[in-house]
Amino acid sequence: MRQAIEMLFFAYRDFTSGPDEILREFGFGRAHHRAIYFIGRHPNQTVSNLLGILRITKQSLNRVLGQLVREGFVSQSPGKQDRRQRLLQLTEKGRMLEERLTENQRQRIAAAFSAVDEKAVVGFRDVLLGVMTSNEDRNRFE
Amino acid sequence: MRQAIEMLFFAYRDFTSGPDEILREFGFGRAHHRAIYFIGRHPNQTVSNLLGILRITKQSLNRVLGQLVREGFVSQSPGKQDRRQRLLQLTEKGRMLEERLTENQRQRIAAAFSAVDEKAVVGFRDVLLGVMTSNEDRNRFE
DNA sequence: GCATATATGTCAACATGACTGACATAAATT
DNA sequence: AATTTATGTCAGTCATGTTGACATATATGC
Repeated sequence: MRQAIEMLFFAYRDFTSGPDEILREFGFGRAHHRAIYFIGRHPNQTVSNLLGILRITKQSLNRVLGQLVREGFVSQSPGKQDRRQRLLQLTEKGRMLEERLTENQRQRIAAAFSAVDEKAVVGFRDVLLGVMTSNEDRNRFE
Repeated sequence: MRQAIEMLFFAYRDFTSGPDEILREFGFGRAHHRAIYFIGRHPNQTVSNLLGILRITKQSLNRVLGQLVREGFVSQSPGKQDRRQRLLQLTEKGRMLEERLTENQRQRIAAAFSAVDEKAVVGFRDVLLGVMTSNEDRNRFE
């Protein structure tokens, strides 16, 4: 059991180290990564929705989101039904950065998956689902 | 592949949330947790060794370590062969906190493991090992 | 149409935990 | 005796989280 606890620590640390290096080129941090990632993953989502995914305060998000918008990685457009909303999209520049970051992690995961069998991959997935607290989060994977 | 990336994010966030709450009672943060955990895991290790596990600077470690020593959670004793070393141990108070923190994570992992079969647990473990960058870290699990 | 609620943004202050760089001390090693 | 090593410390900076208060535009309910 302790092994599992430690493995999560070591694996997560390495899992984020590659993107961290790339982000430093742009003066960005891990918070920018998460925003870029989930905007790319769910284009045209609302700010509220992104806040719900990240579970941080709007003040925290706004700092990084503001930077990303000002520097041209993210664009905003008013919602069609509700014009208070500012739907979020990646710009071409943003998509390029997102692709670099995700590709780094994708390759790390791909390497790990290719060293094990199909059962192991499913097991990995199932255990991580069990570690999550909320069904809301688990339901994202269906 | 993207699912795996996201699952690591959600699972790790929830995995650390329980301890974070406990730590707040003491005015401590995640850095204190890691120090306490690895001191409990490897009693009488040197400061250098702990720095190697955590991969942070000695200045960063010293802030939390200093607090933990001053507040009586960690004690230090000079190395027997090399008296420059200050070997680290948890005090009784430190062990109690460590136990609370680890128990929280242990239960979370136990619940996740109990919902899957043995193959899944092994798969989880093998994939996480593959995600780690260094053999040095992988070798901790043997 | 007016009152209220909602989506979003902003200002300010603060805490945590990383970093770099420079310097200090004691003990071990050459 | 000189140098290296283990550890600690001071000082400054940065990223990212927090709380609390307030602002603006739009939607919604009566």
